[in-house]
Amino acid sequence: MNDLFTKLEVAAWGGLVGAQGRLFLRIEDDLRRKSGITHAEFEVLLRLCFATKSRARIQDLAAASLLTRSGTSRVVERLVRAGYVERAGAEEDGRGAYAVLTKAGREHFLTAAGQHVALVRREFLSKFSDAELEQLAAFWRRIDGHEPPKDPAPRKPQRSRSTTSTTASRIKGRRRRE
Amino acid sequence: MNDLFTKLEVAAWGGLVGAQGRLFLRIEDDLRRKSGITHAEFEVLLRLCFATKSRARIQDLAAASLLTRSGTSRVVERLVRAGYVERAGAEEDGRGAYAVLTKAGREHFLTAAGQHVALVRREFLSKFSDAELEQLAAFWRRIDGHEPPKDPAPRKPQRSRSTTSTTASRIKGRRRRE
DNA sequence: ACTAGATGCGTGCGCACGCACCGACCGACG
DNA sequence: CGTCGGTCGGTGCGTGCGCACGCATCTAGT
Repeated sequence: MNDLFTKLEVAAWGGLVGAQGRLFLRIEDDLRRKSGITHAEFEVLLRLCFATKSRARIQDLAAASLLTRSGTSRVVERLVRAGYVERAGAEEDGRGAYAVLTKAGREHFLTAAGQHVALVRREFLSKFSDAELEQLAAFWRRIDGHEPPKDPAPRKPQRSRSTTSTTASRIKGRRRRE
Repeated sequence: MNDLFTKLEVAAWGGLVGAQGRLFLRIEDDLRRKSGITHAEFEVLLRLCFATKSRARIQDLAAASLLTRSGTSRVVERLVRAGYVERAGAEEDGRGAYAVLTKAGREHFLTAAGQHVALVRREFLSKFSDAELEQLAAFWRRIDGHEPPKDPAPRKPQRSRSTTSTTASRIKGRRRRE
C-alpha cells in the first residue's frame, strides 16, 4: 500500500476488488436465498431461456460463462436434479449433449430473474446515469482486450487456466501428478 | 437478455461480470503460478507487511478482506505451514491471536508483489488514464454505499452472509441444520 | 476399412471457503 | 466473587469448482 501501488492505483484497483467483491456477495447471496440457485446456475438458465428451442450444448454454455466444461457439466447436473433442465444427446454428434430447459425451469428462471434484475438495478445500475453506464461498458470492453489502448490483441489461443507451474511450488505442497 | 435487461444494462452489468471475472481469473492464475499463493493469501501478507510490528489480529485481517473469520483462520494456517507467518497469542486478550509475518514471509511477499503489481498494471491500470482511474475509484465508492446517489447509507450492523432462507429451498436439497 | 489423433462429456480427487458450533475467555452486573 | 451473555479463534462438515483422466465418438490419412 505504500510504494508498491500509488494512491490512485490503490483506489482504482483495490476499489474494484473490494467494492465489486462485496457487491457480488450481496447479489449472489440474494439469488441463493430467494431462488435457491447460484449465479452459475442462473447464467445457464438464462442462456437456455433465450436459446433457440430452449437448448444448448454443454460446451457452448461453458464458453459463454466463466466455467470450465467440467464445471458446466456439474451445473447442468444440478439443474437436472432440480428438474429445471433435461439432458438430451446430440443427434448430429454422438459425443455431444444438449441441456434442454423444462417448463418448470423456465418458470423458475423467470421468477428468479425478476428478483435478480431488481436487485442488480437497486445495488448497481441505479447508481449510475445512462452516460456513466455507457462509459462503464466501454471500460469493460477495454479490459477484455477489444478497443485496445496499446497492443492490438494478439489472439487468444484457448482457454487455459493454471496449467504449467513455472515458479514457486504451491503453498500446500502437492504438485500436480508429480 | 431481451426484455429483462435493456441493452445498456446488459453492456454495463454483463460486462462487469464477464470482463472483470476473466480479468480476475488471469490475475489469480498468474499469482498462483508465479508465487504459489492465492489472492486471499496475498492480501493477508500485504496487510501484515504494512502493519505495525508486522502483525495483525485474525479478526482485523478478516474485516479487511472478503473472508469470514474462519476463512481467515485457514488462510493464516496455510501461511504458517508455508513458513510465511507465525501465530502468537494476544497478551491483552486471551482469546485473541496474532498472525506475525516472518522474514521469509516478507521476502516472499515482496517478490510476489512485484510480479503481481506488474501484471495488474499491464492488464488493468495501464488501460486507463489517470482521470479515468479517478473516475473508476469514485464509482467503486458509490457502489459501496459511500457517496450516495439516493439513500444516505443506513449503517451496516454486521457482516452477514446467507443466514436465513426465506424462499425456495436450495437446489440440492439439504436445508441448513433442518 | 483401419487406425491414429482430436474432441465432447462425465468423474475421481483435491482445494478453498462458508456456516454452525465449541471451548476459552472477557466484561458487566448482582 | 460467581454468573452470564457476548466475543475470539478453531474445527467438522458440506458445497462449488478446477484439473487430470477415462470413455465414446468423430475425422483424416492410408
